[in-house]
Amino acid sequence: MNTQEGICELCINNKKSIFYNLPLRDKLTLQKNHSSSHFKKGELIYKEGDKPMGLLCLSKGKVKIFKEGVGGREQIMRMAKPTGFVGFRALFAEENYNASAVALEESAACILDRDSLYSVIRSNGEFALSIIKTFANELGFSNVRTVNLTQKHIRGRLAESLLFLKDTYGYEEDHSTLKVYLSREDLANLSNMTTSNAIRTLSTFANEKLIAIDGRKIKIIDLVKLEKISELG
Amino acid sequence: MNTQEGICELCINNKKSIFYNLPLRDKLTLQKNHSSSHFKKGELIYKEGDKPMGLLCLSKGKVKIFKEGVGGREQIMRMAKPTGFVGFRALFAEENYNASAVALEESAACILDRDSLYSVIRSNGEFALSIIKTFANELGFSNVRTVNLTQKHIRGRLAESLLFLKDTYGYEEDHSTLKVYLSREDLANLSNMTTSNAIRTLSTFANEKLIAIDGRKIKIIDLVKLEKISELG
DNA sequence: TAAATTTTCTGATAATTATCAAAATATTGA
DNA sequence: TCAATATTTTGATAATTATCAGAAAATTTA
Repeated sequence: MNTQEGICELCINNKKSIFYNLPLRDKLTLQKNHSSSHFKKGELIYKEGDKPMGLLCLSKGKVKIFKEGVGGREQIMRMAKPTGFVGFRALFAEENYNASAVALEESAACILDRDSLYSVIRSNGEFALSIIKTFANELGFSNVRTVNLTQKHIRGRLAESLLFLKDTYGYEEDHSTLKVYLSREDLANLSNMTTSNAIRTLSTFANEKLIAIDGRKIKIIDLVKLEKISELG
Repeated sequence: MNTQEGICELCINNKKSIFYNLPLRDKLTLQKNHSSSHFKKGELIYKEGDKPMGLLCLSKGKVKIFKEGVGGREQIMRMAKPTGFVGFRALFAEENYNASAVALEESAACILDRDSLYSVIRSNGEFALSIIKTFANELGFSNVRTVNLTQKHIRGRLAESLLFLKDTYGYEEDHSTLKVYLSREDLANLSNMTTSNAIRTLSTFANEKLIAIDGRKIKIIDLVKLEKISELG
């Protein structure tokens, strides 16, 4: 991890950022008390049990957040993109991390100081409510995910993951290739299945002309059918 | 649902309540703007798609919160006890409910008015932080649960559910009988398995002298072994 | 109380998913 | 570039879990 001082314009002043509507005074407080970190592809950002040092706000790259389950099997809980938070749950729960985070590609994050963040929340009710709302949305996502992962069959789970990746990272310039390149193993860990089954199901989808595969490049061909498969489970 | 005006001492002044440390002024605001509801055993408190009318705080009874998944199959997401919240996620996300709530026994709740609650949060940073912390804990619970439900095998999932029920509702006076009486179907829906499998696994546990069953009464006999089964998955 | 209904239980079978091994490809590093 | 390593693929088999039907028991209702 390469830490350096520097501004973090993107995280704090981005239109989609939760900080966007903060009064200048609060923005300055946060900006004065932040640092930046850079992560190489595959680099561990934090691991289960580590203590949160601040709020990580991803300014560049893609990150997977996962838990180790039975027998060290990995379950990807969520994936972050700029300018989303990473590791915010543990920070606000005042606990150590209960999941690990790894950069899926060259990534950067700005780290907001915990105490400054808390002081802004304490003094700014509207901002506090927006943090609460972020949590409420995240919890809703988690609940939906739990049901999907437990009740859908393999095809449904994989279709759902592909749609999730599309919604999260979008398409390349061709408007059909997913703008994220996961290993088959990561795709399996995202979809709660073994790597073998992810590979098999992926090629079934390709045979059915729902997608086209070129290595880790996945092209969505029949979005409607994928959505149907995801819905029906 | 039988709605009536009345105090809700328990919810607001209970030592374990999130409201306990509020200044009197804020407590009064909340108390002036609340109503009470009573629910019979099996009664629907709200269902997926309903609009939240306020924050339900359970003052008596037990409530299951569940989502309907593929083919109407029910997955119990969490269970509430006094003086916990019911339906707070949707309220703060400003969405309709994405789960349903049913009283498992004679229950009562006080309903705090949304706007009063928001005004207290807005004006009281410390309270806002405690709401944030509640959400962070809940999200942690949800994440752990996702991994458990997806990765553990049937025995592990059932053992885990029994331990969860013990932690949530505790024991009867004999210090070993779970203080909650679920149908086999509810137990299955809590553990992500079919009713048949819940019954079978439950009687296997009884044969192994881990528990003793008397109708819906479940007595924990070997807590340590149950914990081991739950851990190993 | 008796009938009706719901819940619990058991067994047989089918469907789904995981495991494991080995080969084929792709990627990385010296 | 080539060897070493890691990833992807495939097939066969085993393990796990669901489905379904029917009987037994418990509970509710008339």
